[in-house]
Amino acid sequence: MFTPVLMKLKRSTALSPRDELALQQVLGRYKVIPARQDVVWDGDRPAHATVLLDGLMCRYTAMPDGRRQILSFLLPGDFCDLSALMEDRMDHAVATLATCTVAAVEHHALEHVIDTHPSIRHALWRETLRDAAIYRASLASIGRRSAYERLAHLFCEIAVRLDLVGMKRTEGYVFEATQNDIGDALGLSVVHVNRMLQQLRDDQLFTFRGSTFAIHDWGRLTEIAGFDPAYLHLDGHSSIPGIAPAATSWDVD
Amino acid sequence: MFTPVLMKLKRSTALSPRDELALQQVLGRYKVIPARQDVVWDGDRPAHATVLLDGLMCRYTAMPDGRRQILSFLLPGDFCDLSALMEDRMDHAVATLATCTVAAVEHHALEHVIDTHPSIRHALWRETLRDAAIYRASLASIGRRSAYERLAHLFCEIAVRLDLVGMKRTEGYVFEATQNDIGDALGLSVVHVNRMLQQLRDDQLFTFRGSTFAIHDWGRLTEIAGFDPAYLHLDGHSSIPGIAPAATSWDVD
DNA sequence: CGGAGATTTGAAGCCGCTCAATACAGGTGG
DNA sequence: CCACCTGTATTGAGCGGCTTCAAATCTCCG
Repeated sequence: MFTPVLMKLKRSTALSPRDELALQQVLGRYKVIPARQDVVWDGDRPAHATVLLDGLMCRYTAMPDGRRQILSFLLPGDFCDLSALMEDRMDHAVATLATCTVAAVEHHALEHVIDTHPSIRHALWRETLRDAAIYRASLASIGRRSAYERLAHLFCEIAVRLDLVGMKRTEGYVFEATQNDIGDALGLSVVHVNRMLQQLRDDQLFTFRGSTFAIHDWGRLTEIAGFDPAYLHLDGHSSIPGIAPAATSWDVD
Repeated sequence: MFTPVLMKLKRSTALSPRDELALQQVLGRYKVIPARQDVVWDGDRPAHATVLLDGLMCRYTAMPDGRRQILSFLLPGDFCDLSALMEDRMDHAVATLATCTVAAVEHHALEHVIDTHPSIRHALWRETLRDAAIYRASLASIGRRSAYERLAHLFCEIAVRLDLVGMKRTEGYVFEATQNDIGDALGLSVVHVNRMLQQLRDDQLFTFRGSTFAIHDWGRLTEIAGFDPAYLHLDGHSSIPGIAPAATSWDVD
C-alpha cells in the first residue's frame, strides 16, 4: 500500500531499513475519499499531513470570480500538504479528482520522525524542492508554449511521474482528469483543450480517452514539448535510460 | 550589508543571537557582479550557495528556440540556488538584471551550520517553501489573469517583498527590470507590456518608469490584481499593517 | 430509460502577438 | 560638448490563437 511513497522517496535519498520502518509505522492507516472533494482548504492550518496512495488529486487556487487554476497534479506517493509542516497556513487548496486512497500523519508524529531520522528529513525536503521544480516547469509551459506544446509537455510529465511510482499499465497510463481539469491546469479553455487533443491524436503522438492515455511516439512528443525530465531529478539511484520512460516495460520488483 | 538576509529569515523563524552570528560568519565576504550576467547555469552543480544582497536578479529557463521564461525575480535577501544544497543539479539558470552585490557560502560550511543550528535549517527550509509559494502565485497569474491584471499583481508582489527587506524609498520602489524582462516573466510580449503599463498609469494605479515605480492607489490595485499577500507568509513576527505597504505620501487623487 | 456530466462541433470575436518603424536615453569617443 | 551608438520605450497596423457562447452528441450509471 505504501510502496509508491517509498519508491519515490528512495529515489532521491537512500533510506535504511530502519528509516523505512519508521515511515511505515507513522503512515499507519489509510482511508478512501470520493472524487471531486476538497481535502485541504485554502487558509487551513492542518494538524496532520496527507499522503496520496492511490488516485489523482490536484492543488488549486480559486479566484473570487470563479476562475480556477490547477497548480499541479498529485500522483500516488505525493504529499498533499507537506508545506503546512513548516508554514502556518495553506495558501492553496487540494482536492481529489478521482476516488483516492490517502494516509494521514499527525504533524507531531511526523516531526518526531524527522528529528530522529536525518535521511527522512532530507527526503522530505527534497520532496518540497521537487514540487517547486514542477511549478517552474509549468510556469515555463504556460508562459511560453502554445496550447499544443503545453499538452504535449503535460502528458510527458505525467507519464514519467507515473512510471516513477510503478503506475504504468500495459495499455497505457491511467489519468482520471477531465478536459476541463486539464484546461484549468494549462490556462486554456475546455474547447481548445479538446481541439488540441484531437490534433495530437491525429498527429499520432498520443491518445487520451476515457481517463487513460497511451503514448505513440515518445521521441517526437518530447521534442515538440521541449520536454527535458532533468527537473524531475530522476538520477537518484536507479537508472532511467536517457529520456524514454516507455520503451521497455520495466516491471517493478 | 547582510541585513536583508537576516530581516527576511527572522520574519519566518526566531533566530537567537548565536544563530545570527553563525550566519554572519558563514556569509563572510561579498562581491559585485555587473548587470545582465549569468550567475548560475542550467545543469550546474554549484559548490557554494549565493545570496543576493543588493540589486535584482531572476531565475529563468531558456528554451531551445530562444524563448525565455523568467520564473521569478530575486530581491535582496533571496538565495539564488538554495535548492542545489539538496539536489544534484540546477534545473534552471539565474542571472543578474542589474548590478548586484552577492555573498557566497561554501556548501560544506552551510551544511555544517544547518546541522548545528536547527532554527537556521528551519528558516532555510521555509525559504524554499516561500519560493514555491511565489511560483504558485505566478502560475495562477499567468494561467488565469489578463495582461492588465498580471502586471498589477506583479507590482503588488514586488512592492510587498521590497518592503519586507526595507528597500522602500520615499519616491517609490527601485525595480530595475526592463519591459522586456517583465514580459518574459508574465508570458507577454514587450509591446503588450508597454501598452498595459500605460493604461495602468492612465488609470492612476501605478507608474513604472526608469527602473522605479510608485503606487498611487494600493486599494484599487490589489483589488484588480486579486492580490492576497497570504502566500508570502508575512505573519511571522513583525507587523505589516493589514495589506497596505504604502500608506505614505502618495496622493490618491 | 432518463439524467447529469463530459466531449465534441460550429461560429464569431477579442486579446495579445508579430512585424516594422520611430522616438528616446544613457554612455562613449572624438 | 556634440555626434554617435546601442538598448529601451513607444506607436501603428494587421493577423491569428484562443476564448466565449451555444448547441449537439456521447457516456456512464442509477
